[in-house]
Amino acid sequence: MLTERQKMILSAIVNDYIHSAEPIGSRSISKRNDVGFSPATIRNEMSDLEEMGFLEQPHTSAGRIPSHKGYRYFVDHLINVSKTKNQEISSIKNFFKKRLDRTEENLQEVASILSDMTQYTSIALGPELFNTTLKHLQFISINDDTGVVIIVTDTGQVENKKVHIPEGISITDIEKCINILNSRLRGEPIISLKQKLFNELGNELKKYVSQHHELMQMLDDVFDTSKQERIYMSGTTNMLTQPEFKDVSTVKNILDLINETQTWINLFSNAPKGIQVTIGTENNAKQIQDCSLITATYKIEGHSIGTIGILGPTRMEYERVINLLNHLTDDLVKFYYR
Amino acid sequence: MLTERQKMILSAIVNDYIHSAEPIGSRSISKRNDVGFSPATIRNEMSDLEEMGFLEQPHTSAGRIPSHKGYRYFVDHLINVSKTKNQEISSIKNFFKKRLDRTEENLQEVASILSDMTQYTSIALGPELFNTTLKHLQFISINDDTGVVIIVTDTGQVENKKVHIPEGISITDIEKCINILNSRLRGEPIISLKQKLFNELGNELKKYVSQHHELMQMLDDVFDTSKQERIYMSGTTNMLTQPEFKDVSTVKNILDLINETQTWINLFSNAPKGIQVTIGTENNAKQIQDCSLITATYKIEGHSIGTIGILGPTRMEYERVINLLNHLTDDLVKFYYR
DNA sequence: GATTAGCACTCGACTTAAATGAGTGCTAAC
DNA sequence: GTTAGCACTCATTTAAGTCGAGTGCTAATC
Repeated sequence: MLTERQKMILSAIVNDYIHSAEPIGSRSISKRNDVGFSPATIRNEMSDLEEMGFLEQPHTSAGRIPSHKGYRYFVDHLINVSKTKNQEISSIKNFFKKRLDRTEENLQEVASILSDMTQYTSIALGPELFNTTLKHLQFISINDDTGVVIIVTDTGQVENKKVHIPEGISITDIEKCINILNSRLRGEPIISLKQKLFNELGNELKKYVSQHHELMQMLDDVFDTSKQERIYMSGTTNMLTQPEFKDVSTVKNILDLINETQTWINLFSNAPKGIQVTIGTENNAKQIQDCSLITATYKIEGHSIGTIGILGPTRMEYERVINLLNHLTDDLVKFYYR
Repeated sequence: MLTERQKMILSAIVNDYIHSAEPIGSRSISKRNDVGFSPATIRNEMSDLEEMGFLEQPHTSAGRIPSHKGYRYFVDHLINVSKTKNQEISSIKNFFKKRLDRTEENLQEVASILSDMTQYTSIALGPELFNTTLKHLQFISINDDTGVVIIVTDTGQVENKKVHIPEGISITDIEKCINILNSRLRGEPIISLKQKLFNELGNELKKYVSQHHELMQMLDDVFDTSKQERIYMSGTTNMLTQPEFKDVSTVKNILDLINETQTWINLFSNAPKGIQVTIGTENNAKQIQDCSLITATYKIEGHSIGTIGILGPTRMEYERVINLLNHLTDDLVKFYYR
């Protein structure tokens, strides 16, 4: 357990370091208005904090920087939740006033705003198909052997897939089948369409199409939801402005990871409801073990429908970002739910 | 006009510099198997080439590097078109054998392949709506005041837009109107839908809907094609591996430009049919005046339907990239046209 | 006249050494 | 318990010195 003074000193070091990215010395802490102790006293406390693992010294005779454990303590105990500046709140509110029409562009905008405000990298994972149901299914033929199957969900998401019509199946047959599926599958969760198709509806379709196998294969492909996740990113290059990432090859590793969609699907799939902070080596991916990731899920009626993430250096403005995400997910829910 | 020997030397310098990124000295040129002259002779020629503006010297006592003019001459006169390695051709062919189903993912794949093969940044601009016509138009209601309008083109592209149904208009009214538009506008170029709507069909819709003004406003929004361009990028971080971009702040400027969709719409809008090479300061955008951009348009029946670009340092493997793009656009056309 | 060998000269890149200064740890005094 | 004082540490900066790749010019050679 830390004394009040130790907490104060740890907090001061974290806050200073977050902005300066330079090791913090005892003298600069001592000079702060709210600190009434001499550098020597601070040094003693810093030494204790280091022994406890909250601080690190890059080398003898340098100041101290927070360790991952130090950041963790800071985030868990020293942060003032809901201290967002009015200005920032109103800039979020303004954004939602725009009432953009396309869900997709909307999330892209959310990501942009976040990366602009924070100067970190932001990632938004679209509302998951996971919790949506089928609203409408339709086939539209393009030419003799090609068509498009369109899937509309109850949240208004539209997925489409180009299909090649197998030889021997006529366009009207396909249309008939898709129409049947449309009426039978409406209201079903998107995620279970495939199962439903094979278990219950496969035989029924046999009546209408001779080349049953080919048709099912085509539909199998259409209902494959695994690749439908959509990821929106913004501020990926902001990493480059952080002094800790001035080494080009390090930053390339990070950027490559960031640009990989699968990364975010993996990282976000474990995100618990609400806000989570993952600091440094707490991250599974090696490339971002010098980074921290703050994720926030937004949900409607208890169903998580998407995730937003902010990736920055471990030296991150935790307090500000957490509060920002708190407000944003709040409004995002209102927006979708309206 | 350059002598044969000067051409040979310029070509050798460009080729060497492309791979080494270091100024090329007279001795290393002289040592090449195909060169039978001493360093002193090469030096004299190099001096002449510099005077003519084809070469530059970073500083006295350094070797020479090609100037933009030198690259331009190289690209215009010294390149052997259609010298692609068999291996590369077959890797392109293999890709197209996969016959991916979604046009969008397809182009993303093309971009990935290109950036993997070249280690530069590649950008693909999707088939432009510009040259497509309307295949199908549909309205699907999501709830009382929201719906989705789906636009399908003759190339199988699907665009969708979430709309808010204005107060006082019923869902059946909207459906009726969209159905009318569907039958009337089918076959029309996407780009002229808006004009057609306002000039010819507006009055007709008046018969069915009392709140004509609100409806038209909604449709105006739906048919706004200006924001529908889709850009696929790959290998954006490859820039970071190029020695000329080791300076983080320079590369950030470039990456920021690259990540801006509008950049590519602008750059590609001027791209002439076929392959075009833009070297260094020939680029309008300041941020990439140390880069070269090679664009290739692919077309069907004379209609340009998309553009592919490769962005790299001015020290770029022009010959290889040009040939690669030649083969690729060729196959891309066959693929779409099949 | 074209080519080449020889040589002095240039200049960035690298190496080494010294100076600087921010910051610590420890001890003794308050 | 707190603080002043002081010796010590060590990354960073600065300056000087060395190295070597490469040039330009001149005179000799083909």
